[in-house]
Amino acid sequence: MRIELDFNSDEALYIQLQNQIILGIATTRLKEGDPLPSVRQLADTIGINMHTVNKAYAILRQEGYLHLDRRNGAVIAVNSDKLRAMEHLKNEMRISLAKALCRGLSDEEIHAVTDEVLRE
Amino acid sequence: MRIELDFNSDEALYIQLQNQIILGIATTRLKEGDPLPSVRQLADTIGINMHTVNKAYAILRQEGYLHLDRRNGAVIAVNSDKLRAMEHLKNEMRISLAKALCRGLSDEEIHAVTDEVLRE
DNA sequence: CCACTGTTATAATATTTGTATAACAGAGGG
DNA sequence: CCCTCTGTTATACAAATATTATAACAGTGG
Repeated sequence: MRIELDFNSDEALYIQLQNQIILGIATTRLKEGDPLPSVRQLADTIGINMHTVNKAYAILRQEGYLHLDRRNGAVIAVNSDKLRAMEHLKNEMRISLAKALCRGLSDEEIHAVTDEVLRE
Repeated sequence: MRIELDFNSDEALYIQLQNQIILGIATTRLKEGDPLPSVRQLADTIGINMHTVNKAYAILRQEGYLHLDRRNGAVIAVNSDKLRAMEHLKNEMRISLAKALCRGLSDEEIHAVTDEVLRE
C-alpha cells in the first residue's frame, strides 16, 4: 500500500501514518494477516526517521490494529470491541457534529455526509 | 455559560476552550448576539493566561463563530457557509468512521451513534 | 555467523503550548 | 480630561512534544 505524508500539515507525521493505515484497513486495501513493511524499511521509503514509524506502529498495536513481534514484523490484526468503538466514535463526533450544527446543517444533511464518507 | 477545562487532557487548553464554545452554540446555550466575557475576565475566572483565551477567540473569529472589536468585546456571530461546513465535516469524519469500520460497526450502528450525539 | 526483526536508551534540535510583562489604540463613562 | 475597559501586538521564558540521529540489545531465521 502506498503511503503519502504531508510534511506541511499541522498533523504530526506519526499521526498521519497511523491514519493512513487505519484508512487502509477500513477500505480493505489492508486485510487481517497482511504484513506491513518493517520500521526501518518504511521509514526509508517514506524518507522519515525509524523512530517516527516505530511510534506509529506501537500506538496502532496498543489500540488493537496490529501485532508486532520479532519473527513476523508488523501484521494487521484488528481487535474488534464494538462497545468501546461506539463510545470512541461518539466522543470523536461530538465536536465535529457541533460545528456542523452551528453552520445550520440539518440532521438529514449530516446523515447525507455520513453516507457519502461511508461509500468511499 | 460555565466553562470547564481539563488540565490533564492531551488536548491544548485553547482547543478545549474553542470546543466548549462551539458546543455551547450548537446546544443553543449560546445564541447569535450573545456576549462572551472579555479575554482578561475569562482568563481570570478559568485560571489561565490571557493569551490562551485570546488565541481561542482569534481562531473562533477566523473560523466564523465570533465577532471581535474593542467596543463590544466578543460576540457570537456564526457565519453559515453550508457547503464549506459539509466539506469540513466530511474531512473530519473520514478517520473517525474508518476506525469504526475497522471494529466492524455496520452503517446502521454508525447512524445510530450519529443520532445519539445529535439528540444531546 | 549474518542479516533481519522490534525495542530501548540517549541526545540534539525544532516546534508547539502556556505563562508573564508590557505596551498600544480605540471606545465609553464620570 | 482622566480612568478604565476592550482587543491586539511584541517579547521573553519554561515546559512539553515531535523529529531526527546513533547506538546498542535480544530474539529469529537462513
